[in-house]
Amino acid sequence: MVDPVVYKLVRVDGDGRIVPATDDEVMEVDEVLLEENNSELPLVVDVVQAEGCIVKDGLVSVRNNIKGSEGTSTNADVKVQKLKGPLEENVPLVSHGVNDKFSTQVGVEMCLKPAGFLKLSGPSSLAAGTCSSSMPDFSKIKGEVCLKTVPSLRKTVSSLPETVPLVSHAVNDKCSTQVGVEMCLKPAGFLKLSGSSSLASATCSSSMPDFSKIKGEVCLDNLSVKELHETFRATFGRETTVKDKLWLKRRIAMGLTNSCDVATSTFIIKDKKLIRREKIEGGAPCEIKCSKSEDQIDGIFKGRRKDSPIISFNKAGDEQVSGKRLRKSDVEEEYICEDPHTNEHTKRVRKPTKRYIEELSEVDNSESSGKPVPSVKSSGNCHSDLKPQVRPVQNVGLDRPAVVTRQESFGGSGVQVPYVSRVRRGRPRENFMPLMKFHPGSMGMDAKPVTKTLDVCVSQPDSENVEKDPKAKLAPQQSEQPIVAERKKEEKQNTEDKENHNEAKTCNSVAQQVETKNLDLAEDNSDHNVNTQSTTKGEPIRKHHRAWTLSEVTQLVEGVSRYGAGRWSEIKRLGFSACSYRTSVDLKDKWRNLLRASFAHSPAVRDMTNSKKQAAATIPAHILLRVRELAEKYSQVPPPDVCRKVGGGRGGGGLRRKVGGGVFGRKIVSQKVGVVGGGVSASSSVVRPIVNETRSGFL
DNA sequence: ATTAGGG
DNA sequence: CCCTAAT
Repeated sequence: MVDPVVYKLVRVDGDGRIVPATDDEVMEVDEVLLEENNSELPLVVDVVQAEGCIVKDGLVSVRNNIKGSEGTSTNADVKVQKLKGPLEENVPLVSHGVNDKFSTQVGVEMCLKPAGFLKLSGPSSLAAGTCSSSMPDFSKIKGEVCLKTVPSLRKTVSSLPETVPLVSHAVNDKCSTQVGVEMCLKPAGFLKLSGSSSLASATCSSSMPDFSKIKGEVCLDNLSVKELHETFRATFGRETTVKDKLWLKRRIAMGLTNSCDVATSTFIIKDKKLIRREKIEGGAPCEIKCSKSEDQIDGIFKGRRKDSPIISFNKAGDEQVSGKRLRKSDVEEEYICEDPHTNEHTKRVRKPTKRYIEELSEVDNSESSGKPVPSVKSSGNCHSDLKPQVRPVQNVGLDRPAVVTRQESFGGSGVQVPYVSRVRRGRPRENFMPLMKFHPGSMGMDAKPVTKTLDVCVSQPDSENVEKDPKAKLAPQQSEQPIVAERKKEEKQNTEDKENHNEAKTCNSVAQQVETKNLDLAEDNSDHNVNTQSTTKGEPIRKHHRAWTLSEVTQLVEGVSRYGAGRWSEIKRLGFSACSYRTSVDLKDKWRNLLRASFAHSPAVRDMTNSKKQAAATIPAHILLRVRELAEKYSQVPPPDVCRKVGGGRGGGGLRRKVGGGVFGRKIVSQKVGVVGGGVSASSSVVRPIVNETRSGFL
């Protein structure tokens, strides 16, 4: 096996010096890599000296004087797509990847986005000519205009920090004339160093963890930075240049314990064991067996080598001691596993949610207390299942709570997920009060649908557009029928409910609980823009739901086409300012659903779902088509579960449907707002999919 | 505060 | 639609 090469990012400064990349620059490259799925780091050098940006006949071109690493100049003329009429139809002026065209790997990353706008202010002729509409209109830019010569622009640009010439994000919002092109030249350039490059900054991590270097008893606290470096190397098999002692200590400690819970301790290493001593309590040191044995470490390293031979960014800031990053101490940062097979490179790797942790904790607690510790093999495999591997760290005796973690594999990195005390956070569940009210004594697990009374009392007027009775007068201000509600999601965890109840039993007095609940409810009453609709037939009631109208959908699609998928706040601000009930998150969610719908429209999927033309059908085909186009444009992929989710609520749409349990597209309130008393449920427990009553509107 | 994703 | 992690 060949030793992996660790690439470090450096930047070629104007004068040819090689400077270590800053954190931000690293991040940028990171992004670029992700976007382009490009394993090669192009050499991009400073392009600070843009000679000018020329707007001519709708063409924007940028001429840059690029200084190559050899000091020679290369002229790069980058031509960007022509801006065409209605923005919704044009292709975004996003042009990454100009780089590749340069054999010398010298290039400019250029990014013109229709989304943002260059702020033009002042009495410049350019500005004056472009103020009128909210849409870019290059026809008003007559002839050839060199932005460079526009005084106000110069002024604007010169006010920008540092050298970044035309990055206009910061400028946008204050702009009274939102017309223009957002232009973004990223001056940061990077060198890819490979092999035995003579450049000193390229380092090879050939060393392996070697605990033999940790002799005798070592107290991390007493070590100098240099010694800490040694220890670090012995622990991780690689160098670090971080000089922050605390960071080093924590890292080392984490490396040795494979645990993140090292914050408050003092460490002593003795015979490959880490002895942890709490500073404050000062009791006998509690010994933690070095839970991460050498071969385990080795395994991890091997795993990384195998899976991610390409790049290892030391995100944690080995180069910079930038506080922010240093504080990041999670182990996963140490071992970044990039799975080349995954298309998910655009997705964030998420840590498990608290809830997830809690739930697993529950499971683990109940079914395993002391199973043999599984190996950490998973660390090398990104696809290993997420099944938690219990791995108690023996830390007994003394009153100190044991630090118990379990090995998790997230995004391929072996992560220690600490068990958490399962105490409910946040406000109690909404259905708690009614439960307590009706059955203060025994809180049944089985929730029955609560009467409408609750919902009724909960509903309240909101400042803006709240419809009390959507059925009767649906969205007066919209004058449109809502699209089939695509909500299909289950109401929140029953488990949590149970949990709650259990807690309630063991916690405060019932009375107290009730009181609390009441308060909570009161709060709910006042601040929720709840769209409480009670159906005449006692049909499930959905709070916080407001069906999307076609015009809203159209608006959303429009917004996406204009500003791009992802600029939800932008879209919200500019397109949904009147709809206070649509948050940017809602837009995002809706878009996701539209994506599903549109993709489910594709022959393949539709065939697969063999289902009629439900749900998606409610949205006009041309809109779905548009959605698809946009999705493509923004290189969005269909959500993972296209076929499952699309099938609206109507009688047995998609593949979903686990009939037995009554799990239909959407969950019924009965499972959320519980009522007690077994009898009542007879009729109300009849689970049936909620069909959005009012969908006759179009199509 | 925004965004992405899972539920 | 809600929740929460990540940024």
